[in-house]
Amino acid sequence: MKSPQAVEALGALANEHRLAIYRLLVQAGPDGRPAGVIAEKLDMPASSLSFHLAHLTRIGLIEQRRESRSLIYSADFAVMNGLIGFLTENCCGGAACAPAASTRRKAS
Amino acid sequence: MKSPQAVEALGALANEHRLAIYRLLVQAGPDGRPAGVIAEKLDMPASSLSFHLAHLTRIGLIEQRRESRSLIYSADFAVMNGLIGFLTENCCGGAACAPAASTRRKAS
DNA sequence: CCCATATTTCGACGATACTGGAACTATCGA
DNA sequence: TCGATAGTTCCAGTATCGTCGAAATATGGG
Repeated sequence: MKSPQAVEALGALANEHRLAIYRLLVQAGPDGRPAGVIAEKLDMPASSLSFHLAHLTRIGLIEQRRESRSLIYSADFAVMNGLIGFLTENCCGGAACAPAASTRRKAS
Repeated sequence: MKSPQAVEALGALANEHRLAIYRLLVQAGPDGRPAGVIAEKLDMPASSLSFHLAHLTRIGLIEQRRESRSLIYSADFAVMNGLIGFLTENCCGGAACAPAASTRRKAS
């Protein structure tokens, strides 16, 4: 990932709501979640949510698919992958930074 | 690192100039660089630079020390460390994301 | 003390982002 | 085709961000 893309990805995640949306979709896995469920879980107006979903989608952090009347959103890890790589390679002091990035993950 | 802090750190880096500043300071290492040198290298007005340096400092990504007439800025890896940890643990799909962060290594 | 250097703070402006109601579009079931 | 459901797009208002010149502050030398 190049610097301008990293700025975009960072910007997309640098918002309370969008980060919450993204985390929710990461937890949801490949199945994703319909917009309505996200709106309910995060308690936000549909139009505001749609704005943030569009933002995340444009940057490539999430993707959209239609399933009957619902639009399902799911995390696409490629950009996050690139972002973490960018930060690790360009913004870390090598030994001073990398070791603590564990791969541990928690379930729901 | 908690979510609100992650949002702040992401926001601090989600800007072309601030990201450039941070990368420059990462390269500079513990010695850091005086504000004037950063301004020259990145070709930006002193007041604009100062604004961004203050932002990065407030978030904790960089730190400031005085050396005679110069204010030296240097990267502090603690927050970046925490941010990468946060992204890896909360925003990654485990196997789908972590492996490609190639420079990651174990503390063993 | 005065001047030069290094940098920050102030202030005002334009640009961009976020919000949420209302109107619109798409899909499905009867 | 009609109505209900799911979601987006539009719009306007507000808030926050970024910029940069000018003024202010801190430091050191003569």
